[in-house]
Amino acid sequence: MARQAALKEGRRQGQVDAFKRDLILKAARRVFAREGLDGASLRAIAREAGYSPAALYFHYAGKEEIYGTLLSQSLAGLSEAVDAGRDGQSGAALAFFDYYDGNPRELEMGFYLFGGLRRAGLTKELDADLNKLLRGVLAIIEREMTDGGMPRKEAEHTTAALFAHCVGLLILKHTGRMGMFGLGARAQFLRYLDLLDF
Amino acid sequence: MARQAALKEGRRQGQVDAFKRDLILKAARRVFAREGLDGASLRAIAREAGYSPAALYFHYAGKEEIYGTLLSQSLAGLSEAVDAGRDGQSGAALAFFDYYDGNPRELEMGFYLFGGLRRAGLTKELDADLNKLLRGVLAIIEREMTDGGMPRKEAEHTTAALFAHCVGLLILKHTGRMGMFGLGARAQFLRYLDLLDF
Amino acid sequence: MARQAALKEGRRQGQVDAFKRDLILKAARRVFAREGLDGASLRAIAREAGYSPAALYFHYAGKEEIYGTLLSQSLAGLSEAVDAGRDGQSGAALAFFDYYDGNPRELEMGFYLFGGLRRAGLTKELDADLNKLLRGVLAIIEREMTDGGMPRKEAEHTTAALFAHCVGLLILKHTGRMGMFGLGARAQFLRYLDLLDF
Amino acid sequence: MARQAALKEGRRQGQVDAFKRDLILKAARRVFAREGLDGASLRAIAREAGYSPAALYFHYAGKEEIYGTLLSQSLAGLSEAVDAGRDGQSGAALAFFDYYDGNPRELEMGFYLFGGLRRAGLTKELDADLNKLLRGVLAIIEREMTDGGMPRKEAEHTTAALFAHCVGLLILKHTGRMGMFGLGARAQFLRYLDLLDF
DNA sequence: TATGAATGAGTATTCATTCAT
DNA sequence: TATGAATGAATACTCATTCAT
Repeated sequence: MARQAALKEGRRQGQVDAFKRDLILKAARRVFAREGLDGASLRAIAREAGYSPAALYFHYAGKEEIYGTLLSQSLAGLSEAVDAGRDGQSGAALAFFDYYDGNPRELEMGFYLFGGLRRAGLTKELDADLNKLLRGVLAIIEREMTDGGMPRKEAEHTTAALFAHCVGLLILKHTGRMGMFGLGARAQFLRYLDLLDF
Repeated sequence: MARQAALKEGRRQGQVDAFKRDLILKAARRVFAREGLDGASLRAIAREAGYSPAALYFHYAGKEEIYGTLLSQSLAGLSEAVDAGRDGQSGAALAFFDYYDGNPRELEMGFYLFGGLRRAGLTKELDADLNKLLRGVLAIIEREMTDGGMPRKEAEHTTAALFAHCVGLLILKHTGRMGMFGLGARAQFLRYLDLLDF
Repeated sequence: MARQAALKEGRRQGQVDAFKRDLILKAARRVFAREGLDGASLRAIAREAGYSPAALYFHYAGKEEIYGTLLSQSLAGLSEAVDAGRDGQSGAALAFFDYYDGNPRELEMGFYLFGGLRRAGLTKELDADLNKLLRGVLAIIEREMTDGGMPRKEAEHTTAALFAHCVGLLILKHTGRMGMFGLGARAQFLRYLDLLDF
Repeated sequence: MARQAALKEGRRQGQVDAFKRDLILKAARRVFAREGLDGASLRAIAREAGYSPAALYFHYAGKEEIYGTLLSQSLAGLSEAVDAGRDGQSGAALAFFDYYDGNPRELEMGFYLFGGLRRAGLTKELDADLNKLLRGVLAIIEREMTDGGMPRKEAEHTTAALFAHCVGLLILKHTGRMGMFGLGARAQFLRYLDLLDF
């Protein structure tokens, strides 16, 4: 019984720990949303979370781990949304668009951390993890295409094109350049899907 | 006569000044190309230009103004390239793609400074300037389309779509995510142009 | 009877306590050997011992006490080695040299903790203890000399000189400055013993 | 004439710069003397010099350069003292002893920075420089010996021994362990010189 | 026009230690 | 007895900017 109590204790402990990790993560997300990537320093995240900077090191190995976790959560959210879109009426592709349209900071974060244009700083390991997550999401869209009768190879290429198109539109929109044209980003995306006959 | 001399002096002075501004700008471009946005500190630019950091303040109001001017130069370069593309064989749209494909740092810079996802720091004035420049570039592409018989409205939308597609593909490529798919970014872009029957 | 049990309990407790103190000390020694003085943080020692940092405070008053205890153990080891040297063929003096030659980290530790050049942080009490231990070691060497017929006063001085010479050579060696000269540290030490006709 | 003024200006500038570098160095020396090596942080040195930490970077490339300069100054002082000793009555060897006896912190600093027992952190280049300086000092002592008729090889070994002996005695003294024996460090050193018949 | 000098605020991370549990 | 959590102070170093000269 004592052992059971200890186990319970351990489980509670674990839950408390997870809860705090999540508190920090939420704070980080707020800072990201408010100040962008450059403002999301460890100090700022700690301040937002009501912690001293040193305290974060108890819950995360460092800044990178916070960033990485944030991004992996984001990709998980995306995956869920795309899944739901596939089973629902909007379709996977449009769900993909809508997710990032509603969470533009997550798109920004993704680009930063995925590392190309701005150098990453992520561990190879975490980078590979994230890659796998993204690949999973795209696989859903690809399957939607092959299910619709599209040859595998073509579906692969089209997924890439879709991804690119979507990302480009969102960047234009959230960069304030979409007004230049007489159509909104979402309308443009639908137009593109139409063009693909998809 | 004294006044004439002063004028001449003034004109010469103005030329010298413009020359120096340009020197600094060229140095900035080299630093950007070499070290990316994060490495392009005012100090680094000054060092590259052979100036002390303080000296740059005689020629530019600050870091952001240098960035902004750099971007406007970049857009001018883009404009030239697209112009040449229209008159040449590749076409304006592909020239657009190729320009940024060859100068990914300038694309990065554009996203940074166009603000939106990340806060600008640009003056309204400079922002408007940049907007006009970009619009000019896109107008060339748009005209190419209307020249080809496309209705104006449709051409406008298609230009936006083309821009978005292009940007998306380049980001994927320079972020290292293009390898996921079985086709390169340029091939994808050509495929897209094909789809547009353009 | 209850009292006896308590005593027993106390004694057992004491043994367990001593055992744990020793575990920690051994861990500390490993860390010292591996990472040197700067790397031997309390955290590192705790990690090596499989404890949390906080736990060490039940067994030691703090970092300095661990250091001090470590040094006193080191002196005990030295004493043993010198004893063995006296009874063996190498002689006490050479055994002294060889001990520190083989455990240079302990020499470093000694200098650190003996304070002087660098502020101590040791309690007077512990400092006195360490002094006594060192004195004991040197007494062995001194006796070796008087046993060999040297007058007491001279033996005392010669012991000091020997100690100094030994320490100096080892520092030169482990500082990488011995290569400057055409002879190794140990050869130099033998040469010195020869000079002393000892 | 204007050029001459500029030159003068330059020279004055240079002098002011050198003066400030020296101010910082003196502050560093005071901190070293008061707080030992571990306390001699860049912040502490800056505070002592009346500067903000950032200001030091204008005069020195970093902490290491300050340390290195300090040590090289120390070796220069030593060299001078040994030179004077050779020409005076005390002799080079005793002058060596006396220098460090009077400036024990410099001995400590030397050991730290020469890097063995505690890892250095100096650049290879500076390390080589310092090595050369030390070698120069020892060469003086060695020449004193060969001038006295000692064969070169023997003089080389004896210089090393002398160095070691001296260092050992000083460490014992400034570590407070010399009182153990009935003779002071200097007397011991003289005794050693006597033994060497030197 | 240019510079040397300087600053205050910022960066991520580590440390010994404390304390409630 | 042990731990998880937390802290305040420290580390070296970089940044954009200012100002007297």
